[in-house]
Amino acid sequence: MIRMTEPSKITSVPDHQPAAGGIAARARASVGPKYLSGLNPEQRDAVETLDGPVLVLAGAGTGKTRVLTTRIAHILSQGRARPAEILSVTFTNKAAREMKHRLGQMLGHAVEGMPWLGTFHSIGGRILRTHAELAQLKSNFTVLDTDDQVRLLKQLLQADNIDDKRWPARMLAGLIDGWKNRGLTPSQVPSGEAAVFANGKGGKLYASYQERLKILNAADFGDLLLEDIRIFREHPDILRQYQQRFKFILVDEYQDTNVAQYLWLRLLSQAPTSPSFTSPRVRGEVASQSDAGEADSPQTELVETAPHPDALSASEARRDPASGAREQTPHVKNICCVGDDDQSIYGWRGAEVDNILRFDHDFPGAKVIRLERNYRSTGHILAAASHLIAHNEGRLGKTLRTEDHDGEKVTVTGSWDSEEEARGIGEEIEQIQRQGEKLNEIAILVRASYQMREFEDRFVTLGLPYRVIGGPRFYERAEIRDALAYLRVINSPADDLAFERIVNVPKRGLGDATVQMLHDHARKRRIPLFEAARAVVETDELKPKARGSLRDVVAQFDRWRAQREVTAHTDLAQIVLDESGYTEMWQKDRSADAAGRLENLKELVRSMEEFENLQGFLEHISLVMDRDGGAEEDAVSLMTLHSAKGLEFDNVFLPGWEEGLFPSQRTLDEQGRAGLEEERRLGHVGLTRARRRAKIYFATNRRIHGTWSTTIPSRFLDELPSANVEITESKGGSAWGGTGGYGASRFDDMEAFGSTYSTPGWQRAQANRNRSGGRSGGGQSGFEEQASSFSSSSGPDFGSFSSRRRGPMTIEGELVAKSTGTTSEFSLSDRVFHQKFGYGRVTKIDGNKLTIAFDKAGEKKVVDSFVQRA
DNA sequence: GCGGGGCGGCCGCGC
DNA sequence: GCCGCCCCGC
Repeated sequence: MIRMTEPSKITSVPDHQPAAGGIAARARASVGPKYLSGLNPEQRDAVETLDGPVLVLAGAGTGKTRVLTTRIAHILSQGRARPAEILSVTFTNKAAREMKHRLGQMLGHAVEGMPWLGTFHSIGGRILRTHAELAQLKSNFTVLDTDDQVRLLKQLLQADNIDDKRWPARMLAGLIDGWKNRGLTPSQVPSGEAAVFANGKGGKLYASYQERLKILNAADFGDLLLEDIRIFREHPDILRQYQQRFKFILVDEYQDTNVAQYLWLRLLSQAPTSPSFTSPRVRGEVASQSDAGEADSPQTELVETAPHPDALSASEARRDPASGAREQTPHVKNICCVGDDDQSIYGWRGAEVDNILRFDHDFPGAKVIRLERNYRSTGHILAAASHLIAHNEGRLGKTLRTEDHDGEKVTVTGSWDSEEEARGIGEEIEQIQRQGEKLNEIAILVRASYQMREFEDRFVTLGLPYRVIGGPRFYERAEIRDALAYLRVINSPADDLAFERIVNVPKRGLGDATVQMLHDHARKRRIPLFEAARAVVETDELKPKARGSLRDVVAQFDRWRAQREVTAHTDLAQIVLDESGYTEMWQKDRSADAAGRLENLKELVRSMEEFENLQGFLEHISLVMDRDGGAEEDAVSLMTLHSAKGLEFDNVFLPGWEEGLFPSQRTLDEQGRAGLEEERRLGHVGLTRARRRAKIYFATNRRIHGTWSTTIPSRFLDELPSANVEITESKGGSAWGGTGGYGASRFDDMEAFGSTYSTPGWQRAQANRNRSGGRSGGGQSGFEEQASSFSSSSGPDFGSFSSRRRGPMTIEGELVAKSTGTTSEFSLSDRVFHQKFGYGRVTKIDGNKLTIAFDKAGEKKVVDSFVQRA
């Protein structure tokens, strides 16, 4: 546990550029510069404590980003460092952009001068490019994403005759990622762990994967940090150079750091004047002899072969190399980490909550500052969130408080099934909208992405604008990856993965057989696939058709490479996309998303303008391209709890609080108590996104992977403080038909719901309850019947639709009113196109409401403004 | 070599 | 329920 420690004394001001003495002096006074004036005492402390390690425990909504940016502004205005001497790392591009933006506002000008503000990976990659040759790479190396990684591993598995059904490449990719997250190179992976894959071949495969990466002149995301760490350890002179450069280090979301990131930070945060720290984490004594400046490789051998007979747990992997340094005097320089252990939700991808829990052990003399004053949520919401998270044991403990009024209580609403849940939420949203609130201030946060479908369907029917946050990121889309692959082959002929990806896209009659042949050829001669292709077209090994096709491809690339010298890179990209037939391929495609893909390609070409040349663009694309920002129009946001971190909304809807879904059964199975605590933190994150209204839902029946099952309310519901929570009835007509299984819950109390209901669904629920288990069987069919009556296309059913519910009359009335006033411009059996569902035919018209039989998506009700004539 | 249909598997998703 | 993969027929 971290205890509060005395602030470290301000030692010596680093001897660089002369500060404006006046400003510095003024800062000492209690008034201070203007940018400090709006801060509360704790925030101000976090900003002004510049020397020594500082951990800022910043609860949700306590002004974390503000502290970080103000701290940078403070460092700059105090003349303690120049912009290029501040290392400031975040996890996401979004967070980095946000900081740049706010800093720009604060300083009143753009922040070109903050070259080391970025994500761990972009900065790690930048360092690696500078010293690429020390990692057997060229500085123009390609950054592979997960997809490339898996394809490469698949090839390795095939080469080794390993059945990739039994031992999927994806699994191996996960293992390797995990090892890299823990800072382990192939030789450092504990043999017990390496053996779990493919009967002991895991470690060897990791090693040969690394070799292949070097040949392809490529690095994966993990390498961007791991290779840095290796270079730092093997070349103390290089490390020292960075230590001297970075006078201040700032880290955002410290609770999400993994072991590799921790090691990377530790190395950089050692004071440069203390050579014994240059390689402290190289296991102990061996390293300390190395600092005389004589390098390096001999002792790294020793270092890397540290024998660990058994599985090294993640925390051991971290603690062990760290321990040497911990014993020593803290010549750690000015590092400030900001985080919230209660918002650590990325354990599954290698984050070590332990990093933040042990901060003061890792950085002796650390000052810990807690930000507990919340500026976001009302009293009831904050109380509910705090109460929930208090059930976790492994936490540093913070008490969030607000001076805001209590506001509305958090509501908990049970529904009969997930469709009713979606209907109810839809209605509440329309009600909120009628009160004049913006849809932009409404979010639905789900645990699993499959929950989104029902909301989307519902919103489409209602004509309620929504946007899905998350989903595949921009550069992960197939069309973007294809386009990039073309550019990668132009830029780096050795990039076999890229070549293989597009050699037959669009279709050119170069299938598996041809590619296999090229592979054989390339391996024999130890040349890249592209060069193999060039050689093969000169022989008659291929059938004439394939041979001609391949010759064309090679010639095209030669031409493009020549053009590269004389053509702007954006023009070149356009030329490549057009001449390769790639654009045409999508133009001919009639599927619903083809238009969007063409739009994405345009956007890709546009985005290239920001970069000087093709090389610069490719270096950054996989590290800095975000999903497209999306339109600014007013719309409800739909996203997972994970992607909601860092966002806030006036109104937050939290559906699906059921055992198995939330907390997720799989997390509980795989990670036990730690998993449960992480799920609970996820709940805490969800609740604290809300400013004024937080509404929780659970359904008794839910369709998961296509089959209905009965569920019980989440244990988290019982952990909410009753004083701050109101149990309400579902607007959609509600029933709770489960018969326990999760012990005594106040949500087992039937009186809380349903007593006023007489809907068929409710009656069925009653019947169901009296049956043992209440699981599927008769209940299921009854409930399908109910469900189908809602989505049925027969008859003008909006009237009956609403009459069976309590609240919705007005809503339907409004829709009907709207529809009688306007005659639809569509006619029966018109061919139409819908952004989401693709092409279809109108089968029924009811005012502005159309029923459309979609070619792929089946029959749907849609408001006519959402479709266009095909 | 290509495209269609059948079958198994499926949380979260940063860089 | 949907997607991705594999096998098969053309």
